[in-house]
Amino acid sequence: MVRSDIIRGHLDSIILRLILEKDRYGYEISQEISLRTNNRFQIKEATLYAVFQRLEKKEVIEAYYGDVSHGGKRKYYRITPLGKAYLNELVKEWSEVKEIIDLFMEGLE
Amino acid sequence: MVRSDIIRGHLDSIILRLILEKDRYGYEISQEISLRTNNRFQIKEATLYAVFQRLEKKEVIEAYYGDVSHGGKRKYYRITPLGKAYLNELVKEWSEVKEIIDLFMEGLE
DNA sequence: AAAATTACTTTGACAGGTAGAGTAATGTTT
DNA sequence: AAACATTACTCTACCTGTCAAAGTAATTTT
Repeated sequence: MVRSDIIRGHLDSIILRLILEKDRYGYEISQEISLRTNNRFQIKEATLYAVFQRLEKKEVIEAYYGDVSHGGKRKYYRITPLGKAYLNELVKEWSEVKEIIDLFMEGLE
Repeated sequence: MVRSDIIRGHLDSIILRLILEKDRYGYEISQEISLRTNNRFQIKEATLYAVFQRLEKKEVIEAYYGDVSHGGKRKYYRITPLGKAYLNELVKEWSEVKEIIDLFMEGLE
């Protein structure tokens, strides 16, 4: 299980990417992250909803209410055009971060 | 210039790696990071000394005073055996973090 | 002698992440 | 039908890592 303070700062990317694929709601995203990472990483509930707030404020995602078929009411999120551009930036940034950190990890693996 | 909150959590690794190569003092490390990354990343002074404090408390580095030949007194740091083991863990962790984040960035580059 | 550079320290603030507790609807078990 | 589990979201108080800003002090350059 990976410490979350090492993933810190990359949650925006992860969540935006999942919402880019299709509109999703919080609980679903949380499940999807656990699934895709084989439980090597799990996002905490409180964190997830904090990220939503941040991203909505930045206008990179938008919310709308969905059905209530399996428990509480679902709040769906869609990515905005601004969000797509933002995600693009984050992807570029990630590849630069990898390069930089790898610079220092070289020869130690 | 890479945002530092995206490097966050990896400073321990970067600094430990530089001290592993040879004993170093703060100012030197700061210069070395700028140099090696071609100024794509610069560690802030306050941050650097905060990292030293954290690492010393964890007993992964030790300090001793050096000469005073070029300005202020230099405080050198050496890595402890515990520090080498710790760095080893961090390197493994980094490769897992890369895998996980790449999982979500796939197909977007 | 003044200014620039080298070198370290401390304080207070901020932002992202989190535990924990709470609310509510639906589905399952007994 | 009552009890329990699951789905789903929200809020508050707190912790930690990073950093701006200001300070101290010695040496080198102008």
